[in-house]
Amino acid sequence: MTRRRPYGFLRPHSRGSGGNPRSPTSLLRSGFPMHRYRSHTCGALRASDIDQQVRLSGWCHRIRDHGGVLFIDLRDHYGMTQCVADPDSPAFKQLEQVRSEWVIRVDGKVRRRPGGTENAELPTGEIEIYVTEAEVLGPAAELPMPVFGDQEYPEDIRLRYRFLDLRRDKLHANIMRRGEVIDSLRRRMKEQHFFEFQTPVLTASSPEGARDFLVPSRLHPGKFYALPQAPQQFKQLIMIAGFDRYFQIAPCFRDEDARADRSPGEFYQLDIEMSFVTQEDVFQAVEPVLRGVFEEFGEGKPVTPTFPRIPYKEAMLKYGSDKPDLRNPLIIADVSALFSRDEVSFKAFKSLVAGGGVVRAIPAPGAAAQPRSFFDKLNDWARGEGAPGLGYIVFEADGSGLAGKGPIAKFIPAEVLAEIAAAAGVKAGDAVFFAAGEAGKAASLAGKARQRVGEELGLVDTERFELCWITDFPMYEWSEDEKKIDFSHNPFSMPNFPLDDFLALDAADKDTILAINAFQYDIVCNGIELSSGAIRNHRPDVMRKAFAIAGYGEDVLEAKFGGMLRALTYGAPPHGGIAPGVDRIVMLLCGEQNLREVVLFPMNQRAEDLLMGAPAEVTPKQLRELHIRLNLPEK
RNA sequence: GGGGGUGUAGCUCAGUUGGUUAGAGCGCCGGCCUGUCACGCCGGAGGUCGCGGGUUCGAGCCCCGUCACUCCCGCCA
Repeated sequence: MTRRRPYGFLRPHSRGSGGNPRSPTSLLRSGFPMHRYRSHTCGALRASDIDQQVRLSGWCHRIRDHGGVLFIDLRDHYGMTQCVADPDSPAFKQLEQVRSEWVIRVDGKVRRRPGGTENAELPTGEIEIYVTEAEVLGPAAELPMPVFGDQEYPEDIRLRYRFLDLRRDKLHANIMRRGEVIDSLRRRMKEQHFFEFQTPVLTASSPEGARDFLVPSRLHPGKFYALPQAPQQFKQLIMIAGFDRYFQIAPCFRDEDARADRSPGEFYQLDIEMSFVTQEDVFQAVEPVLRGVFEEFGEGKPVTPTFPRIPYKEAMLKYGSDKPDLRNPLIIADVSALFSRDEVSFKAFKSLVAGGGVVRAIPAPGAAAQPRSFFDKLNDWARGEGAPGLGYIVFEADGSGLAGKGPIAKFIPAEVLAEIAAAAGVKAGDAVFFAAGEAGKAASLAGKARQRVGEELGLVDTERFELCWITDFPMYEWSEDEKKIDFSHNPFSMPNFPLDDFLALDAADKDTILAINAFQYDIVCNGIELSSGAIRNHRPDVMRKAFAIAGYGEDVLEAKFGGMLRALTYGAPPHGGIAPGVDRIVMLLCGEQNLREVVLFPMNQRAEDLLMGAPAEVTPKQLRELHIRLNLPEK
């Protein structure tokens, strides 16, 4: 069994001891009286300090009482020092009463540990403090969860006692790393002459996008502020105001349901905007910043040297997702045409293709060696995803050619089998799964199957960061709900289309409109969407047209985005930007699966803060002042 | 709003086909212990088996409902 490496969070701070201004090692000043609480931190003392009279304060991490000799591992932010007392010490009786997580102050002399009892795991492991005086600064009640060790605890207890959880090694280290990542992001942005701005937190509700958090106005009965979903309009206004290069570690608020990689309520973005730029300029500015932090904090894991640029359509075809995990080597192939051949008699796919559907092939290298249950399990999974199933063919060597096995292979002649294998890039000993249906659904199912097959077959190298750009997102999409053309992303994005032609478009020209791309792009890392950005639409005439195409009249535009539109009419520079998600970057760099592991005081999945007790009822007086009467749902 | 998973001591978990008094490890309390660092040894306290209802001679276990946590779908310009 490998022993846990203790107190990893101390390491960055014990580097170059004394040189790091955030890591005070000695608070002892010759000629001055002893400090009230400590002369050194718990990570400071070394063999060179032997025989010094010192004072330490900290938490009792582990206590080992041998009756005649008592050890206390005293812990603070900087490290841990073994304190020892025996019956000869005047502090012995008092220290015997001390319990886990009590905060105490000890005085004593630094001494070398007896030969053979040094602890190589601790930077302070050569020495110990022989305690001659002690003071209890903060006793602790019995703990709902211990601080030492790395046992897992239920989420609600961890959140209710977040201050204890934050004392623990892993979380403490994650939060420190988060701060260091943010420092690094700031430094990298400033080196590129970006300037940090603050934008309002109380602002106006934005009609599109996510649900807003609302704040009632006392001075204006019946009116509400909204917390910004992102400083989108403000950063554009900053460009229009002539400031040229903006960034901000910006809090964003969206009242939407949580996911493991999506905090409920609030999160942070590295919000960026630049003037007089093309899409290429944004890429050149942002890519080195992200690559830089991944290299700096990625603990040596390889980072994509140049982010590949994958058009949205290609990503949907080859990876079945607009956030592909490129650590997975599998590439999806379109085999629709092969199934419409006369000699193929597999009716289920044939009729699908005839009806405008598609068939996508997911390669499964080496899967022929898998037991039948491997295929059944994937089939069951696909049914769980709402698909009719996941057809497959297993390829085996047959003389110089290939033979197909599996439920659907007999409907497909050998020469078509060979073409399927070639399209999917598989050989004897491999298999191919099929996702079939309407193009969008088949692509999405194929994407999920690609991910599953890759994981099941152990093809995903988790020890690397694979980043890419996804470009050329469609400007519009067909809304099946409303039976109309609607924006598919940010309505402020510039269409990638000759502007004169765009202005001349007829709203009825559906096919042309749906084929228009926007200057809209994402950054994806290991299958997680890290950023979204765009070149903005800075032309009021193009903006009016863009909204008109989506069925929004001038009155709507004026009412919802009047300020923005007005700003564009008084000399707006071409501009664009992007907004990488800080929490997700830190999550990836800490190797965590959940955002709560990298946020100091997160809310639970139901958007409650169990420590502070939010949300909470307010007093009738507060409601009266806000002109609010509750209309609660019936139980 | 919907679907899946989980719920047994402070914590992590076991609990056989429905059958006597529900167990273990850690933690806590007491005792012993002079070189530990996940100290060790002995003893002890601690349980509304999430909650409510049902089936049964008998329910931690089966059924229905409900609550909590979590993951996912919807949602997330």
